[in-house]
Amino acid sequence: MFSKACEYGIRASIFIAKNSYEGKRVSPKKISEEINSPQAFTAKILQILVKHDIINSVKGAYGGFEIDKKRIATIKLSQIVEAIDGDNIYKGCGLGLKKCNDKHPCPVHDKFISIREGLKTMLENTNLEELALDIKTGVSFLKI
Amino acid sequence: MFSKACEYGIRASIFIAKNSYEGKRVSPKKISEEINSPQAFTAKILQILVKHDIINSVKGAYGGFEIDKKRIATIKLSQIVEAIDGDNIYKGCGLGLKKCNDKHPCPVHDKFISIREGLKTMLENTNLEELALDIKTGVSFLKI
DNA sequence: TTTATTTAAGATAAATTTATCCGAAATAAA
DNA sequence: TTTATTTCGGATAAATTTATCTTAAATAAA
Repeated sequence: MFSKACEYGIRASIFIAKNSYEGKRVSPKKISEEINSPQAFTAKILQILVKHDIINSVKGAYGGFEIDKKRIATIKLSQIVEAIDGDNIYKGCGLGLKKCNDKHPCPVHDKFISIREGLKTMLENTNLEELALDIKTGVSFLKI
Repeated sequence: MFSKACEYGIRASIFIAKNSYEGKRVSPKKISEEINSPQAFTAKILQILVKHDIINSVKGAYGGFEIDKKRIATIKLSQIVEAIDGDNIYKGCGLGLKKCNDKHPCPVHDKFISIREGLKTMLENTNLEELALDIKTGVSFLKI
């Protein structure tokens, strides 16, 4: 479904959001430990998220990654997915045709529409706040 | 969603099914031309499908690939996907956790269930016959 | 049996994704 | 200003996926 990079990116964003609520900045080292991901690779993905203005980085001593508390509830999963994996998951053809639309559909075009829409709607209606809250209350988990 | 190999595999299977209805065997060359895929790579995928008893191969002169007419309506997309990409698309965690279930869910576990189920149901309820028929009647396309 | 044709199989290569490493740049605190 | 800390950026490497090539094996027809 998503690339490894995107999976790490989502998990990292949730972890950063959770810590930002607690007023804490976190390092790539801490993040990769808590979401069980390769540290250097995760750091690269964090850079992508910073460039897309999804998370914020503070260099130097006592620095780290954070998200402005007020923005956490406004960040949708769809933004993270698009930043890392692009929009192919929404727009790409299920069977890989370059040109696939209602006028020139692949054999599963119609059947994929509802699934694609379901995924799109879910990603656009899920924000970091609710996900971070579930981590905080121990309802869901970011590793193992 | 699916790997390139799986996309080619599905498109190839539909093309073979269509030709089998017309009593024609087809070569990897013809298949790759008609579904617009790399020939040698497509041939590899055809071998996987043969091993999984989804399509049939006939060696030697006048040989090629075919599917027994009576079986075309019984072959589900899910069989092709599982043969090539495995069951990760059904069973794997949306965020890549090794252990993700109702007792120990990832943050999007619940939200993914319906999407996953929708995909599973669609793949299990779509057979090669209907897809091949749409190609035959020019309703859908296998390339470009 | 011989020949032409066709799929099977294994080795290899290219491209992409995933992952690591190291020095530069920035920054807060001493 | 100096120092310790931390992210940033580029180069490199490993792993996986995608793709190609060549030879072997099988088979139908002459």
